[in-house]
Amino acid sequence: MPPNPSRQPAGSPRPSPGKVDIRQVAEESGVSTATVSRVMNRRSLVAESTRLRVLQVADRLHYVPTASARSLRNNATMVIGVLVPDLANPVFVPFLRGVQRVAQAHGYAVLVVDAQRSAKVERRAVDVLHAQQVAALVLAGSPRDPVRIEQLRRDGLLVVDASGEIGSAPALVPDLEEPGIWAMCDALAELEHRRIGYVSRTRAHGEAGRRRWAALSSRCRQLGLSAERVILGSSPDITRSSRVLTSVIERPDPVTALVCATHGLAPTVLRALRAADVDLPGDCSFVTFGDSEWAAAFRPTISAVSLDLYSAASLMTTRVLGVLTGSGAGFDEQPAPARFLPRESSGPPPAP
Amino acid sequence: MPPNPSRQPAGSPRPSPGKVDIRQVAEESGVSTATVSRVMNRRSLVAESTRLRVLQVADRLHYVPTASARSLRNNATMVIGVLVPDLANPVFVPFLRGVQRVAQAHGYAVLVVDAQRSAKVERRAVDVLHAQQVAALVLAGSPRDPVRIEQLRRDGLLVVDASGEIGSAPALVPDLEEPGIWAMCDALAELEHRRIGYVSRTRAHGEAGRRRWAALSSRCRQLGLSAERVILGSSPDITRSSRVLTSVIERPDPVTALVCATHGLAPTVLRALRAADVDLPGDCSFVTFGDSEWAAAFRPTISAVSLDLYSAASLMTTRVLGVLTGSGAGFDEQPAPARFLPRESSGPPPAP
DNA sequence: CCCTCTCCTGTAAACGTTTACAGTCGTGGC
DNA sequence: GCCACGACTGTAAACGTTTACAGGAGAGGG
Repeated sequence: MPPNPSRQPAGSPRPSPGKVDIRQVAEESGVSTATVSRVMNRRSLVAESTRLRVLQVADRLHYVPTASARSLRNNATMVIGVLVPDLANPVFVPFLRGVQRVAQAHGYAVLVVDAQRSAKVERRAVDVLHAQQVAALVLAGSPRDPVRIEQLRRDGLLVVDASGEIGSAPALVPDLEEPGIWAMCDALAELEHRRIGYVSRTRAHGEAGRRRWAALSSRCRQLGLSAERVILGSSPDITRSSRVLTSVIERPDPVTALVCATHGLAPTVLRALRAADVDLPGDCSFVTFGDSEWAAAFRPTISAVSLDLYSAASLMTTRVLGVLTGSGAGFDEQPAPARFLPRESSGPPPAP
Repeated sequence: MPPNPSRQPAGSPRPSPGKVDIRQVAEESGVSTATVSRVMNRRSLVAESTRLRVLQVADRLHYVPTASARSLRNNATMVIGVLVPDLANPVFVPFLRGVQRVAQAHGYAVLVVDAQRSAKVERRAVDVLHAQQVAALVLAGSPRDPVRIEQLRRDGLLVVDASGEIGSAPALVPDLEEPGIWAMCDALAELEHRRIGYVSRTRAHGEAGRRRWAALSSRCRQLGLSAERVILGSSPDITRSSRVLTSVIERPDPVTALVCATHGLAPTVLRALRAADVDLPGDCSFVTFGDSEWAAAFRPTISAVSLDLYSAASLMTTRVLGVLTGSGAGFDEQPAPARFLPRESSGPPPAP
C-alpha cells in the first residue's frame, strides 16, 4: 500500500447504512429540502410551527448536515488547521488546547498536522491542509518551508503565525516572551552573575528561537553581562553532555548560570549536571524556558521563564475567527506576557 | 456571536481568488475533466503522454483536488477523528503523535477534538466528528458518553477504542499495561512491602483506569499484599494532599509504597511528600504510571510503569486504516507491553 | 372585488469531483 | 477490405447542500 497523499477516499465503498440526508427529513416533515435547510441555518424566515416540526423530525432521525456538501456549496469549511513543527514536543500541548477550545466554541473543527521536524513531511502536511480547504491555518511554530505557506497565503488562505501576526503585523509570541527574558536577566545580574550560558541542542532554531536568543543576549549586553551559547549536540549521551557543560562551568572564566533554551531539554541538562556532581545553585545557577509541575516539584525547585501559550493560542485563534466571521475580533484581552519565576535553582554565583 | 455548532461555513463569502479547479486543468491541457480525474487517481488507463502533460499542467497551476467535492462524490473522507478526553493531560501527546504519523503516512488527515473532561463538550465534539463524516474514529480514552458513540458505530462509523478493540475484540491498552503492573507488584512484594496505596485525585476513572486498579489490586491479592485507594481530592492545595498522604503513611499499620495513578499527578504527590518531609524511598517507596525525562532526572529517580502509547496508538490506527482500505492490517507487530522501571524511589520499606 | 404587501415555501441550479457508459481511432487478423 | 478488439477519451449524471427566484396564500385597504 503506497503511502500516496493524493489518493481518493474510499478503497471499498463502505455502505454507511444509517446516513440520513436532508431529503428524508424534508419528506418526513412534509416540506421541501429548502425549508429544512433554512431551519438548520436559522438564516431566513420560517414559520414557527414548521420550524418546530422540522427540528423534531431532524432530531428524531439524528440528522446532521453533511459537512462536505456544505463546504462544496459554500466553498468554505468549518475547519481550521494547525501546523505543529513537532508533536513530540510537549510545549505544543497548551497551544493546541488553546486553539481547540476557541475553535470548538465557535463550532469549528481542528485539523492537526505534524511536520515531524522535517521539511518534507511538512510540505506533505501542508498539501493535506490545502486539499482539505481549511478555513484558516494556525502555525504553532516557525515553518521549515515558509515558501509553500506564503503561496497559500497569497492564494487567499488566512494564515496566522506564532511569531508573526496575521499578515505582517507585529510579532506575538516573541513579544510576549521578552518581558520574561528581561526579568530573568535582571535577576541574574542582580545576583552578580557575569557570564551566562544559553544551552540548546543545536545551533539551528526557528524564528521564535532566534528571537529568544536575540532578546537574551541583547539584554545581557545592556546589563554588562556576557552571554554565550552552549551547544549540547543531538546525541542523547548524558556523559557527553556532562563534559560540554563542565567545560564551560569549570574553566578559568566560568559561566555561572545556565539558561535552558527549551523546557523539554531541561531534564537532560539536569541529569548531566547531576552526573558531573554540579550542585545547584551552589556551583551554578539554572533557569529554563517553560514551566511545569515537574519543575516546581524538582529538588531544588527550578526557576523558569513561563509563558502562557494556552492564552496566546486562544488569542491567535480568536483573531483568525474574527476575520473569518467578519465579526470584529471578539476577545481582545492581551494574553499575559511571560514572567520570570525565581526558584531555588537560581542563586548567587559561587565565590571565585 | 453565539457559539452555535451547526452553523454554516462562511459568514462572508471569502473570495478564494487563486482556487484552481479540475476544469481549468482540463482545458489548459486539452483534455476532459474525466481524464484529469483519472490521472489524479491513477485508477484507470491513461496514455502516458497525456498523463505527463496533465501532471505538468496540474503542477504548474498548483492544482489540488478539493477534498469536499471528493468526499461528497465518494461519500468517504480522508480524515480520521481522534477524541481526546482531556488535552491538558500530556499523556495524550505520544498517543496523538502515533495516530498522526500513521494516518499521515497513508494520506489521511487527523481531526482532533477535545472533550475537556466534560460530557457536554464531548457530545458536541462528537457531533462535529459526525458532521465532518470522519472515515474512522479513534478514542484516546474512555468516552464520557458511550451511548452517543455506540450510535455512530451502529450507523456504520468505524470506531476503535483505546481500551476495547474495533468492534468487540479483546482490549488493547489495558492488556498491554498488565504485565507492567504485575512486574511492579512483584518487585514491591520482593522488597517485602505489605500494604500499598494507589493514589488518585478522585475515585472516578474511565474504563482504562478501572482496569488498571483491578489489575493492581488483584495481583496484590495473589501476592498476599493489601492494596488500598488513596484519594487526594481535586483541590490543588498541597498541604491538604500532604495530610492525606501522611495519614496513611504514619498510621500504625502503614502503607509503605505509594503508586501514583497517572503521570500528571506525580509531581503533585512528590511535592506533597516533600512538604511532609517524607524521605523517598527511606520512609516510603514511590512508583508512578507513565515515564518521562523528568522522572528520570528527579532526585531520587522515580520508578515507573512505562507504556509506549505511541506504538499503541500507531497500532490502533493501522488497524483502522487496514479496515478502511480493505487491505489487511499491514503492520501487525504487537506493540511492546508496559514494563516496570525500578529506580531509586522504590526500595525496601522502613524498619517497623 | 381587486390590488398590494408580507410572510412563507417550493423549484431548480449551482458547487467540484468521480465514473458508468458510450464513443473514436488505430491495428492486426482474416 | 472488413471486422473485432484494445486502448484511450469524452459526455453527463450523480453526490448533499444552499439560495436566488418565483409563486401562493392570506390580510388589509381601497
